[in-house]
Amino acid sequence: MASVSSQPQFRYTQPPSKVLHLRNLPWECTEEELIELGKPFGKVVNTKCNVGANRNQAFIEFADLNQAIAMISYYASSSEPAQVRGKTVYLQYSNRQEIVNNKTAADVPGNVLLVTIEGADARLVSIDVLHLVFSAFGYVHKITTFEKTAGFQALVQFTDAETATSAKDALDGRSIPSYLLPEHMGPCTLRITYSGHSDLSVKFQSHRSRDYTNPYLPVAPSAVEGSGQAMVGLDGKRLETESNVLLASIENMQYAVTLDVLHMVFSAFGPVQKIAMFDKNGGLQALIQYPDTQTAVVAKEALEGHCIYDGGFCKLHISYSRHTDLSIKVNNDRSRDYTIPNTPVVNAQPSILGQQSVPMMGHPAQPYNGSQAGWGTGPPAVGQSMPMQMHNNIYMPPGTMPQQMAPGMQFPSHNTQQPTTTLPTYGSDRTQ
DNA sequence: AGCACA
Repeated sequence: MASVSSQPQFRYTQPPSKVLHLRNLPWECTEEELIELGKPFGKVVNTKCNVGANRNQAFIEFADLNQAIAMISYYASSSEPAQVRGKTVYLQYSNRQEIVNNKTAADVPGNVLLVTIEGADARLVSIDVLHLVFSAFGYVHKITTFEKTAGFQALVQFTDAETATSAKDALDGRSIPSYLLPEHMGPCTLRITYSGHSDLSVKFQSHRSRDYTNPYLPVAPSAVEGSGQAMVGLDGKRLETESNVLLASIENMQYAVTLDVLHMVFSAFGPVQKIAMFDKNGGLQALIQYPDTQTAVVAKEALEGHCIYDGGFCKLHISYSRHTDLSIKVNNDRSRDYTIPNTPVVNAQPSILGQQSVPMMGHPAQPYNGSQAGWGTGPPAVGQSMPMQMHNNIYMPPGTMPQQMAPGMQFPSHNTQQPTTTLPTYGSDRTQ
């Protein structure tokens, strides 16, 4: 623990680097200003501004080390210091060799904005008001709204990233003008980032979503609440639109349903590309993405209304999502992109399950004995596609494990005797 | 005026 001064925080002479560290910059210095400053000396390939506690430091990365040296040398002997907006800035070689921009989707400009509406009455903001507000900056193609733990949010789709950026720059941090809101409402502040989406999928005009490019889109029945719920018209005909992405909500969730459980359950019908779990209305929901709609249809028909665990626990309700391609930003215990191999898993497995009387924690407490089948018996035939933690992550309701199966759990190579199950057998076509 | 942080 005694690495006090082996790497001093700074020295008077830094070894050269094509990255320069700038300090004493004016407040909210822009990337453009940094590029202007460095351009006379070479090609600026990357910048990072608003660095440090005071956000008055920055980095400039040149294409070539000699260009960085040229800039340092010039100002070392210049009578005029380097300046931004008339303010002297101090330059030195950075102690790093390249700029790492940890940009997330929220930072990458795109044509769709993710808008969080803050305020006690945020959810009372109508989609029409949002449309009005954002239309000031250009043609708004589509808007979807939804509620998450982050609060009331909307996705607003413009034609291009430039238009979206102008709206974002003008509106981020601002409040919706009070004259657009009902009198009794408090202030509603907009927090805006870019979304990873480029084209929103709006299947119906409703109080939650609009497609302004298609006025003839059917209007959803007023009963529609939430996204992707199955809908039935007056004639009893299904109005839901099929999708390769399923929305599963779990009712009566007496026992934990993990990402791995869902992956196993839904993999019985075909390769699962992505899963995203989230809390909604006090319950757990998950989006499950297949490569094609047909697979999703089969999975939905098979699983709808069935329980993951016997006794009516963890009953699945499945509908088609409006999504066609989930945007998984990070692999963790609630979301995963199975199409990207070897992606590091963040915060892989929480161990809070141990708080409930879980018989299967750690290692399977009950080895497979030929007359029982269950989650705890280790990865079955599907093993190589399953996360490694599978066998010590899944658990069964106490006392019910030996009798239960989840859908997709009936692997021919694994069981000779099938216990009764709440679900039919689906795995005949799986060959993994 | 002094090295980025999810």
